[in-house]
Amino acid sequence: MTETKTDKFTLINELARRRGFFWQAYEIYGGAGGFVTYGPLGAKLKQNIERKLRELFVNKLGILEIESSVITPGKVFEASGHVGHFKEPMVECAKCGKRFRADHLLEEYAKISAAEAEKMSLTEIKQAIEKNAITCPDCGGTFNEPQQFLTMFETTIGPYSGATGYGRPEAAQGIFVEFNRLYTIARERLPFGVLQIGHALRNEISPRQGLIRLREFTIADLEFFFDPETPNCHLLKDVENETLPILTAEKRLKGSDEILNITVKEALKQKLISSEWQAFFMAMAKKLLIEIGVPAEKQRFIEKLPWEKAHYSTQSFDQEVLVDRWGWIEVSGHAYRTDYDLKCHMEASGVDLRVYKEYETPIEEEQFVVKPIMAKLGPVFKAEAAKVAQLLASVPAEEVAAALEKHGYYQIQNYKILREHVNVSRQKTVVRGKRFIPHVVEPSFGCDRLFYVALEYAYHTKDDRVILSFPRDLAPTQIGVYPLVSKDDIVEKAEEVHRLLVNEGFSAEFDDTGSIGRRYARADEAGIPLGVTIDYDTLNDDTVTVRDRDSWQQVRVSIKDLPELLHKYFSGKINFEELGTLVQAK
RNA sequence: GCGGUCGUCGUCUAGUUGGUUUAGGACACAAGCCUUCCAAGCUUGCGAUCCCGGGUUCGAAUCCCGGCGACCGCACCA
Repeated sequence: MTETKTDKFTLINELARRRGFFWQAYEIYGGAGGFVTYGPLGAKLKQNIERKLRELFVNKLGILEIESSVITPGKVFEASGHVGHFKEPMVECAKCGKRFRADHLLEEYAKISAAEAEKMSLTEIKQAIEKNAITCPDCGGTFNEPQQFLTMFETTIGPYSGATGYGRPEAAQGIFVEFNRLYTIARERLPFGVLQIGHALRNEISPRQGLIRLREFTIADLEFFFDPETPNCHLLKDVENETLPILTAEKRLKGSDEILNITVKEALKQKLISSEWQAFFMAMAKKLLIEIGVPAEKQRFIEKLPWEKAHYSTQSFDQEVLVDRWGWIEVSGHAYRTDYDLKCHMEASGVDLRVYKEYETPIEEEQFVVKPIMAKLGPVFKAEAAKVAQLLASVPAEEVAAALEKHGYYQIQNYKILREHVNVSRQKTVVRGKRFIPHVVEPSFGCDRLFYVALEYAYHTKDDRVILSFPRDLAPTQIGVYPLVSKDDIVEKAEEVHRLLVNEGFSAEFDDTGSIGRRYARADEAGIPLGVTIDYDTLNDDTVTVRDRDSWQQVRVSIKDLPELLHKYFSGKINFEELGTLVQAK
């Protein structure tokens, strides 16, 4: 019991409930696993974290932010491969009711490899189970029909349509499906990036670990599009000397967990990271976490093993942070998605999602041109002649020309095209450019996890008092305003100062209850960086004391200088000591 | 989903071999007094049908069953 008491996860959950950062949702109905409610302080903190993401990516890097819907037509996730990959085949024992992963059973008892089992349909699974006479490992009973457990939330769009919709398990697809419009808005230039911060849903089999694994959570997906032929990151020089703590897949396969502290430049040179942009965003992610309060040595990037990677990724790193209860937990994922997603949507929708690139110098090409002679095709194919002509146009002319040359005919579907049916000529054309599908690197942050690590790393105790030492731009409340004692003119003056600060745009709270020490303690626990105290001297010379949450030091400053100094303080331009003259403790 | 442990005021908890328990305390919170800088003190107040439902019993927070939820382990985490 005492051991769990000292556990930070327990302490933070307790504090979070008490002070209103977050708690389990639907408590009055017994609670629902995997859903949380962020309280007043938590909602503010979460907004501040999301604001930091926007500052870093949208304001500084010019990345476009969009907001798309959570409910997504089934077709989208069928095309993206999620419907196929986001489920697990399960079988249930008819006798004892135990459930098993069907692919695991096949692997163990029928020696069918995981890769093979993955591809099998439910009927194939059923046949394989029967053929190999697999029975329940626990009681020997036979299995019911295999079923898929889909970890996406499924719904019906509209009352009668029967059209399947899914709650998005990631925000990325909302970006890919809008690619054409976004590319136009980005003035048809690569590279460019699109960010989306929003809710995502995953029907986890067993959500655990509080904020770490939720069924409804906030994800920040950034899709960065670039030309694979010019994959260089023009911003690399800003970060190339930053160190990244990397645990490579190669090391992991050898059973090592040795972290390689390597500069961005060197990691690229040694080809540990396959894309410059990916390396760039990993460096940005490290910086973000430092700004959230997680020191560099408590972070690492772990490369995913081939079978751990998502279906769309060629190389993936998880950014992990060390936490008290569970060790390393993932806070962001960095995947090189190549052209996978756009290609899938292009094939499924039939809409061209390629971009056009002009060559520096146009290329002159001699091309075969195959032109159907309708006067010949008509009599042969009758009503289907037009269709045949269309089919011909859809295949490469070189292929047709070569086949006619070699065999004297060209077979397309059921139609046999003879030499006399077409005119084959060589034409000189000037090719000014080409169409291609951009490649994508994706940094993806779990905002609830960022929130949790921000809380855990802010959590400190001093003289048995809890202090949440948030970075000053993350604190839910910026300033507490306190009359030293509850005497009328002091309270009145304090209210005046409070109004002044609120009108200046600060989030400031007023508190005149209990002793001053109690109010300071309460403010420390809510992570309020500064306390402004109005005392008897204030009534004489219009100065107040400002108290620092972390050092408990105080400076004295004139009220008229306060707004400007505080603005400088919260934008990080000056430190606490520069706010005024230090007051010696009595 | 499985196995283990558990579920009492806002928070932490006492009580759990069934019976003076109208469920006790601490902290927090509110009002008042006091108070010239770090959870001081005093007074008063607010606050739990003991997670929900059913059962056993003269009697259930306490025993039994089911559900929900939490934590740990397994599995899962694309």
